[in-house]
Amino acid sequence: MNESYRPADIEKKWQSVWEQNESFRTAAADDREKYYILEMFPYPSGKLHIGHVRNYSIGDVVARYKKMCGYNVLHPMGWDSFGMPAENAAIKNNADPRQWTLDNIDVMRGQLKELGLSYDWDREIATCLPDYYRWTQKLFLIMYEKGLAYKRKAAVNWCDECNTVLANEQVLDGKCWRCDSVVEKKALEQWFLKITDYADRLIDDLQKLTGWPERVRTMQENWIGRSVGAEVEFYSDKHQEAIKVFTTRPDTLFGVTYLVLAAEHPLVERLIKGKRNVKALRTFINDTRAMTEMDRTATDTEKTGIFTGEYVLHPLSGAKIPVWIANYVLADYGTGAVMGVPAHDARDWEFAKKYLLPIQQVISDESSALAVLRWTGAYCGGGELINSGEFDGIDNEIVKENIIKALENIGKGTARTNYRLRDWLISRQRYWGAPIPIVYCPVCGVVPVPDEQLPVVLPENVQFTSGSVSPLATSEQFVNCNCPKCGTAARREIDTMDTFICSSWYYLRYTDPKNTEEMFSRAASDYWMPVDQYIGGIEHAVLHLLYSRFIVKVLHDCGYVSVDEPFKNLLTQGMVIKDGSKMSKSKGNVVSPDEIIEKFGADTARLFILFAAPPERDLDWNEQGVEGAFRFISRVWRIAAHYQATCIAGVNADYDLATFSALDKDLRRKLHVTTKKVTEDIGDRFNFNTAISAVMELVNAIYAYKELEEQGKAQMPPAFCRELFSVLIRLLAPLTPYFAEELWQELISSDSVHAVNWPKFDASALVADEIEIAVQVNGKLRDKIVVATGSTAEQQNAIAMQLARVIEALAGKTPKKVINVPGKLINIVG
RNA sequence: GCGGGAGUGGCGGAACUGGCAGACGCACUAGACUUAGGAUCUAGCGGGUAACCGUGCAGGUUCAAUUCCUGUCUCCCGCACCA
Repeated sequence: MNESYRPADIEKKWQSVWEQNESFRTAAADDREKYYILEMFPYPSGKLHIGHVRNYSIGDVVARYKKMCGYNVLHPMGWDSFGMPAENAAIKNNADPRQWTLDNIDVMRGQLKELGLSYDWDREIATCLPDYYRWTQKLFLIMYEKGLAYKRKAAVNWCDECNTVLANEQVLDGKCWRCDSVVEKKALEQWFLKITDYADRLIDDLQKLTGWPERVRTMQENWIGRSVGAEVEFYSDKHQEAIKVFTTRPDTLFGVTYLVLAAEHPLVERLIKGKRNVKALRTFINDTRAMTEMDRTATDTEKTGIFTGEYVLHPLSGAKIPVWIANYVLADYGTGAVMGVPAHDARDWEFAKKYLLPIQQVISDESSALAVLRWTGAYCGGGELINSGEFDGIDNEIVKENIIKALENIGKGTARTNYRLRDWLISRQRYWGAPIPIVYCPVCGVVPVPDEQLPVVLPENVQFTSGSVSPLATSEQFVNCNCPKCGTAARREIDTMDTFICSSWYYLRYTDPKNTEEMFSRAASDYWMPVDQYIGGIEHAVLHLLYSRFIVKVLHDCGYVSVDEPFKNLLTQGMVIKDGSKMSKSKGNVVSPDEIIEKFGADTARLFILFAAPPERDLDWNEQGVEGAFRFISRVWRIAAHYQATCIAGVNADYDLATFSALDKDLRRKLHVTTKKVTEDIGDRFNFNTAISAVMELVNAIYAYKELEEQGKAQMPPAFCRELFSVLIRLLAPLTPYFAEELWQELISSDSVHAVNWPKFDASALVADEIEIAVQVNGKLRDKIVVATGSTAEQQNAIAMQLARVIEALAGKTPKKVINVPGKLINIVG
């Protein structure tokens, strides 16, 4: 073998060998335990980003490790290939979005192959191809038939830059998730998916996901935002219609001193009609509506309001309650109206103080009855009720139910749960997406496209105008069709689906990617699902991961899959940082994977990424660290080359431990200790950084042994040499696959290292003849002793007591007690 | 404001169930080899002359605390006038 490590030749060679041998083709279902490992598939933007490299390197280590451990592994890859960039390229450079996308896929597939990732390319999918989106359309129809897809006019998020509407989840800080421009509200008729029907299950089942990071579960819980409370109706003497409010604090009902409506509340127009100050009212309403969403919902925006001149009656006490309109009430949460309880709500307190509204305390804070006059803010804690008629004296938590019951008895209220989660707006006024399979017939109305007419194929002859209407509208051949029911001339839906629908079920398609009859077979999905380990970025915590959970629950309810959660374990890998900030084109700190591979090889790139930080933490990219990884691989190469002959001499040989010197035994123990450590770090903890450091220690130990050999103090037994390298190479196989394969061929066997078993460690080989024990006096380290492994605590303690440093530290005192932690330390307490 | 996570050498990080703090690597220093070294191998490398002191800070529990408890500060992330 070569004197020095030259990755370029090695990596190209094995890449083509693996490809020819179809080394990573998924096996059919067999009696091995299955393991489905998945990394979030990329959008084919054109080039692999270093963040992708990190994501896929982590997944590949696990996939290769599990395969060596004897699992039947599914490790697929594909393309989330519908989306705006392709369309923007079309508008800008007159490119064909389809060709642009497919070209990018070709480039990126090549890059993934260069990285040596063990994907089953036979299962590759691309969401933009008809044989995939046909089934995305089917998914839509399943939802439609179940009543979970509906069209309605609503105030929706509109991104003027992207010329399309957005789901709530795609608006971050009032800005578009993709282009960062400010999102406006527009009243449009759009398709929605009823994810709110699943709100409770999506929250409750989070408890099952014990293999998910706490962080992600909490984020989803917050996003769904369940609040339990009551809806209360306030009637006036004049009108029959009540004003409904939602509250989580029905216990404070007797503390209501006013009611507030959002400026958009449907009753507002009627309430202000004919009022003396109608001009002022209308000005206020218009001004409030004109405020941007951002300004209105900022916590520090000053609360403003105006009295309508109208009153309602308290449902239980009958008191006259003034009705106000204010800027701090959200129109689209709850009922768009709230009850004002200034004594026990910070916002109401602020509002009441400003407009001199009465403050009525109804929950005792255990101070005197008049103390409320001296309060500087609302009391939001618990306590017994006061000033609440028959409910006085009852604990506020307990009384909630009593008050709801009292309201129910007189028909003026009911228990109610509200969610922050909104239905998923899925229409997009864009071209490069899956067409919504719906036809509008003048006779039959809304008609779903029948299964046998799927896919509804994207037209190619469209105009990429930058208007607010979908480009599909410009294709007459597409738009004009006949009603599938009655044959009358009809028009197709022109919007496409949010690409997050495409990506919400792709992991199911991988289980049966070539099925032309159904989305996937029940047998295939039952065998492979759930995904055992999912790996991806935290940015999808409430987007893709929530949508996917929703879709699986729907498919479960409709009998398509057995599981009701898609991803058993989730690993959210950290970002790649350079010079203190996330790598991005705008910052100019992007490192191209191609350059790294060209300079050092894929194995070095992978090793550095895995070594520099634990997977969940952000990773600081630094060139010197990359060189360090390269240096380590080269170091292994040289020591392997040095021992190649000895190793080969050890074929078919056996060794007798009795003939081993203490140095031989030490090295053998190190080998087994390392095997144990690497097995646990990769298999149980996903701590690749410590797995690698353990291998580095082993390699250092081999170098130290070699040094002793050169001094004539040791001689490597050939059979052991073979065991040593056979194990070392296998430990490296998941981490640096090309390098390990090359060394395996040179030193061990012509079979692939990736098809052999993961090494096992021998528990008896872990035990040393002698162990070192730390000796403390009063918890402070004073000395260390080396004792025989089998020695008793008494023997060890006796030795420790004789140590000069111990005697000195004790200064003549008799120890009160001696604590002996087996095999670790002795603490002498004086 | 609410929720989640994190603070350890010059740097990335390790210490998994309370048991020798700083593994492993980077950077740095010295030596060897060498015409040469930005290659390689070897050794050193938290602070302090030392006793000792050191895991954000202040307490506590314990024979023993990076680890457990109480309080507190800082940073990152998510949600945020959600009634």
